[in-house]
Amino acid sequence: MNPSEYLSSYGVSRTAIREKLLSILSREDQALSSKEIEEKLGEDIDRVTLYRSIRLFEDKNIIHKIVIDDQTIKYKLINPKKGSTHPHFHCVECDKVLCLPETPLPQCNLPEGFSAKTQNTIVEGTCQKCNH
Amino acid sequence: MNPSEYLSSYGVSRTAIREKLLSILSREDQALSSKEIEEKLGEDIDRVTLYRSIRLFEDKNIIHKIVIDDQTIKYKLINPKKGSTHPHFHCVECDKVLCLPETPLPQCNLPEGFSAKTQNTIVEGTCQKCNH
DNA sequence: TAGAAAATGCAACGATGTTGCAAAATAAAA
DNA sequence: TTTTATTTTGCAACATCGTTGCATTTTCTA
Repeated sequence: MNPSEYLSSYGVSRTAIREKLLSILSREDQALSSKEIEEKLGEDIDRVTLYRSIRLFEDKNIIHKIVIDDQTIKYKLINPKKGSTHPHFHCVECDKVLCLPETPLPQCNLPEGFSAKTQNTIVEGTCQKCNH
Repeated sequence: MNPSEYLSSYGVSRTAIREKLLSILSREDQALSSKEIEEKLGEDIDRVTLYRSIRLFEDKNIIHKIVIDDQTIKYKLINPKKGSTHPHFHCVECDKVLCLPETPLPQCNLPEGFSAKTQNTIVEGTCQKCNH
């Protein structure tokens, strides 16, 4: 499916910036920060518009936000077949953030009276490449 | 153990602000944001000093930082007997953040070549009180 | 293709946290 | 205890990240 069709299938109108953003994200297997996206977009892009586009993509479930810590927030295109309810891996060496879609979310036992809706799991460690 | 002894046992010198901070945190079973701490400290405290004290406590392993999302970062006194390697619970109704020290951290299966050092798990849901 | 609706880009703002530095408080030594 | 050295504090200024208001431009719809 081409970018325009992809966007309209999510109810998002086609604009130059949104197609560029989609294109950048779809080329990556790793999650990107807004700063990294900004750098890939180059000079000719307004920061405000980028933030608005990212938020729109989030709201429309085109991407999901992965919060590693207060300094590290990354975005990843959602694979419609796999969703976004899986753990994420953060390499402390190269700072890559990857989805672990094949790993089921481990279950936690909650105290009496508590109920869980979603769960967020970040595994911190070193990736294949950084382990040589 | 009194506050002064507690601080010096962690190699932190005793000052008025640090004792107040320790006192506030030790009264809470829930984790507090820097804003919430600021409010409890009252008028007579400099923001900069508070941030520096929080960072110092983190560095000395007196407290740990729990990152829920980019807007919600909370701090909790570390119970030396229980450490800080357990899941956390975030109530989406009342916004409380609690430790789940009795719940072991669930294990994730990583792809070949990856190795895990630590893991961060936040369970999002509703707490006992908010479930009536 | 014309008009309505939505998106963009700019300037200004806001929240959160940091740095440099002089004054004050604490700890160590005499 | 008093003196001296080291830390900590509080202020002003700054940095980063993200948001809002609004006029202009672009996209969508009929």
